[in-house]
Amino acid sequence: MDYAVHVRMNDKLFLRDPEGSDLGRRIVQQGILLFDELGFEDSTFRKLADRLGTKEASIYRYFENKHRLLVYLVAWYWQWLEYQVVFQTNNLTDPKERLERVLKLLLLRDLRETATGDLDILKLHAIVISEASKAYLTRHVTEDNRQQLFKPYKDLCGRLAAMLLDYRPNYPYARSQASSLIETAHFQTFFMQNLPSLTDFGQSTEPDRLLHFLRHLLFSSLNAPF
Amino acid sequence: MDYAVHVRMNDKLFLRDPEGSDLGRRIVQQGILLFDELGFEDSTFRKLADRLGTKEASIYRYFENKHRLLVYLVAWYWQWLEYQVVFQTNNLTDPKERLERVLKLLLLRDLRETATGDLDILKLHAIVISEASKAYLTRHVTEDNRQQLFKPYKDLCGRLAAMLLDYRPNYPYARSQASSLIETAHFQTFFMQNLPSLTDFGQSTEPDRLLHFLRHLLFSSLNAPF
DNA sequence: CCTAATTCGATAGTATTACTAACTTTTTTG
DNA sequence: CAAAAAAGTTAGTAATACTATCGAATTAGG
Repeated sequence: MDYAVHVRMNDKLFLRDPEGSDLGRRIVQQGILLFDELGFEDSTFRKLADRLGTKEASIYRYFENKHRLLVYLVAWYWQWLEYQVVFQTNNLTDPKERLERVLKLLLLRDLRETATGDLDILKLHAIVISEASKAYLTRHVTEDNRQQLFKPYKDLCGRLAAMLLDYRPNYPYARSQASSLIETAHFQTFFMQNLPSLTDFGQSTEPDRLLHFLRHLLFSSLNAPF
Repeated sequence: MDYAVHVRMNDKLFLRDPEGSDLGRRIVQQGILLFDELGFEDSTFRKLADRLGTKEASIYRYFENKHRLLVYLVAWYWQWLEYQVVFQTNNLTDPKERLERVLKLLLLRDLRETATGDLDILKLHAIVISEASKAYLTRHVTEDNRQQLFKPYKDLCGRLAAMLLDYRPNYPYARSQASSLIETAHFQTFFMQNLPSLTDFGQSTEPDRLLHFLRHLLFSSLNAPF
């Protein structure tokens, strides 16, 4: 059985649906490779076009600008991740066990074979770690938010918050805890790889110290009196 | 008594010391206003030069580029904040009380009159919240780090980590807790203001819910068994 | 006090980037 | 198969990021 989970995207995220043509799909797929190689700031539509054997203007038919392409990729990732969360916790009844699985998913630990079409999910995860916050840290957040560009992220946080409340009813910081947990998972990974003195996890030591930290952070707050 | 705390900066942070000339000081001071008004991406040295009645090239004499100016401003902020932390916790003997004061400082709550020269510290704080992570989320982090550009941030985290260990000896996540706390304080503030559904703090409600959250997050982890 | 050296800032450029208008080719469909 | 619609290309422009070089001002030494 070889099916790819089709992620249906909000049509405000693009000018022309990249899923609808060969060039469009290659823009997304090669866009991931380019952002991963050069980083967001050094990537340009010119370089992406060269890679695709086409012209900048063709890419502008699909995405208003480079920032919108980033927003699209990040939104795709959140939708994919939410699907994984739903799918992989579906059969679990114990709220604690479900949260444990979510923590591992946030760090992309022991991934099952998941069909993602031709998108490289590991590289996309790397992009999310170092670039995702640039999607909302702009002067036009409010306008972008009005256009629902961040809905996938908010949906994921909402679902996670619901799981926290399931484990601990009346916990008063479910939403903030959910968004903090996701952000903390990402920038601690970044720090670990790039500014290790900001963490307690040298690259050399046991690989899952970060997972232990997140678990401790989450459950000590959930279990504490408030 | 009217003294400004002179923040002595690492000389890798600039090409020519902006503290050493009138134009230099105005670049920093107006740079803060510009970044605050337009945000980092829409700011340019051209616009800053216009504001100063000078030319782009003059600014390039002080800072290699716009990113370096951001790094400078952010570094200045961390050094200022570390000084505040030291100064305001100096007379406190109770480790818990000291941490409480640090939490308030992170959110810039009930600031005493602090001389900061002609720099607008509230606007600089706003810049730190929405732009500081762009200082290190680049392809050249490693090279920048080698040049000690992030030393002020690392020093602050280090000092905070030491305070955590003072409260709870052998706590195994002091550094990660410190960096997470700072980052969480900032992006929860950003979310609260721009994407409130990612938090539990609507703008309307009691203003210090965020402080309560950070306190809960911090102390429940510090007090939990590990 | 005067000249030489050094510092400081301005002028005038260039290459790249981000974006657009208008056109041509391809595909779809009635 | 012709008309319409969609897809992609050509050829630009304005703004941005940056640099080489020149001139003015300040400082330092004699």
